[in-house]
Amino acid sequence: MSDTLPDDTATLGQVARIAGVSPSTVSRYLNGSARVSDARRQAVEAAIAQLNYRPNMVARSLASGRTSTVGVLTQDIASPFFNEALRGVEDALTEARYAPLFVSGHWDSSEEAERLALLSARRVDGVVMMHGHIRDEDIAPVAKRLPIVMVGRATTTLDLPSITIDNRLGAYKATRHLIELGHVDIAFIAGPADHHDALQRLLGYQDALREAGIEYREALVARADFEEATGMLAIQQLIESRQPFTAVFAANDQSAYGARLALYRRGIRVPEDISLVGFDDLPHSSYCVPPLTTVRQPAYEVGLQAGQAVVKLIEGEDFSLPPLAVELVIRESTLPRRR
Amino acid sequence: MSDTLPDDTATLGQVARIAGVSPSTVSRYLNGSARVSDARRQAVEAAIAQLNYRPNMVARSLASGRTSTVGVLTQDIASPFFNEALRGVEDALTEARYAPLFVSGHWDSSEEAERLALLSARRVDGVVMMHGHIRDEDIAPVAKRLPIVMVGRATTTLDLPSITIDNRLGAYKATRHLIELGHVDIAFIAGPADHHDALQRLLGYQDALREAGIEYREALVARADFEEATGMLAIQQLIESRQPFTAVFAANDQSAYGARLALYRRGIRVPEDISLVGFDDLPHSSYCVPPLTTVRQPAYEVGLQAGQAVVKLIEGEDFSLPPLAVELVIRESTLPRRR
DNA sequence: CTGTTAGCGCTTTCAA
DNA sequence: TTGAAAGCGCTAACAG
Repeated sequence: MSDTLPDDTATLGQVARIAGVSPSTVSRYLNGSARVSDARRQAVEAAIAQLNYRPNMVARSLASGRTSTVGVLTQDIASPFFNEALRGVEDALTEARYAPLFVSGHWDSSEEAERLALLSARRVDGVVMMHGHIRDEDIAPVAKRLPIVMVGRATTTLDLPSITIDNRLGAYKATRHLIELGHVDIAFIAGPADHHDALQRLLGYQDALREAGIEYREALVARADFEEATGMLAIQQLIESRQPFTAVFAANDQSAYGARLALYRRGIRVPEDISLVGFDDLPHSSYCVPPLTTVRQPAYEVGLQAGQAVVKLIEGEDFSLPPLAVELVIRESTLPRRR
Repeated sequence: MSDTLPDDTATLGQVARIAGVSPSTVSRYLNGSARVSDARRQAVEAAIAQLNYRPNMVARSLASGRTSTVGVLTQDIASPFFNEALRGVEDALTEARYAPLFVSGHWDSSEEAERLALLSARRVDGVVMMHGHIRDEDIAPVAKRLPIVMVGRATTTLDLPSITIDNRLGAYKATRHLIELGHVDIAFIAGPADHHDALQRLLGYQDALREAGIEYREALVARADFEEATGMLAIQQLIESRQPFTAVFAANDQSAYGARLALYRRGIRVPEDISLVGFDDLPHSSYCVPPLTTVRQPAYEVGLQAGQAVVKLIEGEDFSLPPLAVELVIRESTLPRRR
């Protein structure tokens, strides 16, 4: 027992030799791809234990043509929004014994295309695209070779499976909530003009106004880009427009945070003076001051579904899912309009 | 020109044949591992373009023994704290043409060990361990085979390179700031007892008190676990202890957020009634209400350095780095003590 | 500078 | 059930 600890660098061939069987048998035992007699199975198990053997995934991939790896193309690996979703993807993949290869496109469509090519060169078995800007033409060649699941965006020319939530309905619910509280002059902090979700949320806002017979006014809409800084700017712009308003619906939580701060700086109280609603229900939103009323989108669930979807597709099963439900979470940033 | 678009599934051998050269020449051209004559280079380039060829990374890895992949073992891929750091790691690796393989250990040392084994089986060229709990014995066999860089924790028995920040000094600065504002009864919301950084921060807090001749009192220390919920609980506990205090230093920003909300709920104003300081300077901290005074730790930089470090180690270079500097960021959650 | 020759460690027919 | 043999697509000596 004086030998050194065996590092896990043994090969399948060595296991076979020690077990006195052929490499194929070891392989079959490992993959369960065929029955192995009890006697040999035990011999193989013993040899594996003795050598502390772990299969080399690279070799396995080359031989089998499968890497058990899924590429996950995201906009920004560090955004609070993508986080929850990524966690869902990771859980789904780990569960199915796949490993996620995360890469970020940094909101740039050509960088995204390049990253996708990289994933393809690494021979991932499938791809999850989170909120991509990449053009359909750049996806097409890859989509021919492997399953791609889109999240938060549908392709127009390609017809790839996608996981979506009902953004429009969510925005409708948020606006509706404000209207029910008696608010009429409801400002909207919009998201990026070219962002699918952002557009849907604007439509939902308009739906609710229309339904309530409230006129839609451009002057009450300010554009932000889903981040805090521009949320602050949006408030400034809204105030400068001199259109009075008693409530603000921000197209995502991050811009709501920015709005909240801008209001605070001007000594405008939330919710006493202005009611504020966000969208996403980021983990932080329950800990804001005051805790933010917002539309909960099941980010983790979205990721989980996406992960499970690619796996299904990779393994030849079929898959489809209706848009995931969203839900209004009423916390402390909204109050009835004061008369 | 009526042929179908070639999908990128061509092999190096095909390129060689079309270019009329040997596979080795193509390989050499691709890797720049030796000079190739102009004539052949052009032929190869033409063939590559024609076939839309991209090297198969899996085959390359098997043949070369290198995967150009670095494993990144983190506690929680979805924590706002790790995010910035992960972004740094990603940037460093991408720059050096490596790809990160992120896996999370979920704060569980045996799960971490398993994940590390998985990375090893996937033959990553190196590993970055972010704030791991994994035991030295579980790291050892892997550390023998490949470079491992530790972040936010040093190994005792293994002597692996690590990237650290001066937590103790940071905590000292934070506490010192409060003392300079005239505060004497300064509560501390500590982090997990077994967390290296948390301990250092407690020490820094004590350093500053001692230096100012202020007695350290257990009753002013409440334990949290670096998350909002327990930060709230900590405030409750502090208040119930009936020890008056006029300032709170929380061992990280997330627990400070929780503290802030707990104070708000009790109608205690920040900073007028109680001054609050955090630690980390998460991206959100500049958008809190009020914006949080905190100790900035260069999370992105930490990640970047860690990424660059593994790459250096992988490529045989040496590496070492002193603890990264931390800096007090004074915002609006602190005020002089009222008399 | 270039081609030939062996593999890298595993999977997968094909026969037995 | 099992083994032999032939690769997966690329790199890396070794000659020339």
